[in-house]
Amino acid sequence: MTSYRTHSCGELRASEIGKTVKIAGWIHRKRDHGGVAFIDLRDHYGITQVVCGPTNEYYEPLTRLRAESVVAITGEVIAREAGTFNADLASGEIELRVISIEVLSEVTQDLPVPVFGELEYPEDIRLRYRFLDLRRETLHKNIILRSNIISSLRRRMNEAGFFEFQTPILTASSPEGARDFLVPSRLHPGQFYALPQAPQQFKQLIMVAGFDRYFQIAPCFRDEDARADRSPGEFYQLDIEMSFVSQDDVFAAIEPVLSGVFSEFSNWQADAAPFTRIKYRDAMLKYGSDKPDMRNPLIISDVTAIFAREDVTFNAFKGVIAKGGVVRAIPAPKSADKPRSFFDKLNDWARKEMQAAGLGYITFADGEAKGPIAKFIPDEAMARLKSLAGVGDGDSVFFACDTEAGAAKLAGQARNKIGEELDIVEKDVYRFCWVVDFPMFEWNEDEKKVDFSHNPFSMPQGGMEALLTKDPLTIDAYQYDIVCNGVELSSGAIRNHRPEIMLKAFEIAGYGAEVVEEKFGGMLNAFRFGAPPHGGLAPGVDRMVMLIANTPNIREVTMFPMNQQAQDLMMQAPSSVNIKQLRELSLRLAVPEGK
RNA sequence: GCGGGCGUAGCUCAGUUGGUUAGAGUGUCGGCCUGUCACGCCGAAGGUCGCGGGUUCGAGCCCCGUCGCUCGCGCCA
Repeated sequence: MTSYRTHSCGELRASEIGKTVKIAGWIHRKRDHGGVAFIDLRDHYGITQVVCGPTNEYYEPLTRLRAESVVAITGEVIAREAGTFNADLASGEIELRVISIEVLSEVTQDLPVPVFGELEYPEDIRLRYRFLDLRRETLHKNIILRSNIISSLRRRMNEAGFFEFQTPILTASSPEGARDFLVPSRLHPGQFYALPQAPQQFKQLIMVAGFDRYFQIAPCFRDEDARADRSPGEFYQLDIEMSFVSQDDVFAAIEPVLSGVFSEFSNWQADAAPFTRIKYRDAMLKYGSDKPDMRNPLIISDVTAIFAREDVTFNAFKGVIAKGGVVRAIPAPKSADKPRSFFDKLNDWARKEMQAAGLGYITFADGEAKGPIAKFIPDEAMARLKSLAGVGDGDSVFFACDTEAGAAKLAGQARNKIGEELDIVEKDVYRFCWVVDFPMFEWNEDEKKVDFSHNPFSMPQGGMEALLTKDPLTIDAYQYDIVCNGVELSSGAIRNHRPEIMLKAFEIAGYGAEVVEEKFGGMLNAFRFGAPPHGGLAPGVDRMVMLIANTPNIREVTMFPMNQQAQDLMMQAPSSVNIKQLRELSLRLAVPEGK
């Protein structure tokens, strides 16, 4: 109870009938019948109907107020007449008869975004007037959901023995990874801080410092272009690191947290621990992606050997195979009776959106193989193909033929597309999987050199011996991703805590010891004074909330998002600064003409 | 940086093959209305058809350019 209210707008029930109470909130909707007026008063907690008769001295001022004006209303809780209950409102059995009103904030202009009704609105207007948009039910609920999810994550991590620590926001630029946001230093002219892309080195140093188990709802900053599921600039990770652990220990620690939080906040069924594990190379072959959607039952297979046979004469594929390409088969169960347009549509999609040569196919019906390329494959080879691809009578099969990477990508996207078209993707479930054994290095075709394929701080499997004796491109890392419904939630790794192994790994990627010492000297040095083996991961909080709220757009789960051009339309960021501010920072602008 | 989609009243949208004065719903304003809960009824105001250029007797519609928003590609260890 405060001087503004005795109850919230979601609180009053039949048990309060007869009492005089005071509520405060926004005018959600007015229904003025001339003789009697109804006002729906809304606050965070709910809506209560206020009723005012024509003889009441507040009738005129109350009905004159526009929607979204803020008022406090003192009144008597009265029972609604039988038959006038509103089952959609928690307070629908009662209403408040006005005794007096107090206008706290009056709206005098047209509303740029109406709160009532949740009409679709242009996003730039919603962003400019985000405070109004946030009053609307769906967005309001999403933000509360996000808050509750974060509370639950904190509770679960605390209960599992993790400590939450803050790490610096102003830190040093790091050479690898995404583009940094830079902050000019006043005290050190010409030098810059960078906002952290992730607290990667700090969390490893926390392990070196002996705190054993760390987590943080960590803000991360990367100056890269936006996507529907990626805010420009900033996002949050559930950042986790643990000491004296192997990969399995990390999985065992995080699985119940993810499974638990998804189960807690969604009616969908979430996989329980332990989650499926898939080797990176198998994921690329069987699902055509390093973030496979396990709700989709389709499995891709390699059928290069079939099309390479001498008795198979489909030369379009043979030519690609001769140049080192592969053929991948995507089954389409029970689709043989689909109209020609089903197959044409997928082929058009492959050509247009995937910029592929096409998506060949064969259908199997009544013991016969049909389709544009069926006639190039004799019976015995066809039987072998059907068994490899896992298709039979009544099914069809699509083919992606390209370089290994190109075919995997096309087949993976086709798998998604075909799964959707045939409506065989599981609904209302969260399917988690770990993708493990990522390669430590990869071949950089542009620069003709070996590169780190992911995180250079990951421990190579086999340790120093592997680095010394194996072809670098065959070495796997203790590097893993957690994927949910085809969405990559997080990367993680068992870290390389041995300076000599790290220097060797960097040497293979073409970086001399002096470069490593210069760029990562702080951490490298720390590892020379006793570092525990450690590892962790960092699932994206925004992505988790999106999955649980079941929205494809990250701005629907972000309180104050920027638009795709990385502008905050409400706060007008970014903005120009004055010359004095620039001078203090020893900066002079060199904006290209026309910008 | 590149490609797709969209842009008509404050908002959501319709607008036929290029043809008279660009429409509807909603919101706003005015009037009526004592049981609504998307209240109802009557009336009014509200338009640089994103912007610029072109084709044409005539352009919301066709063409070129440009801007804005959005989705994707590149990018995101």
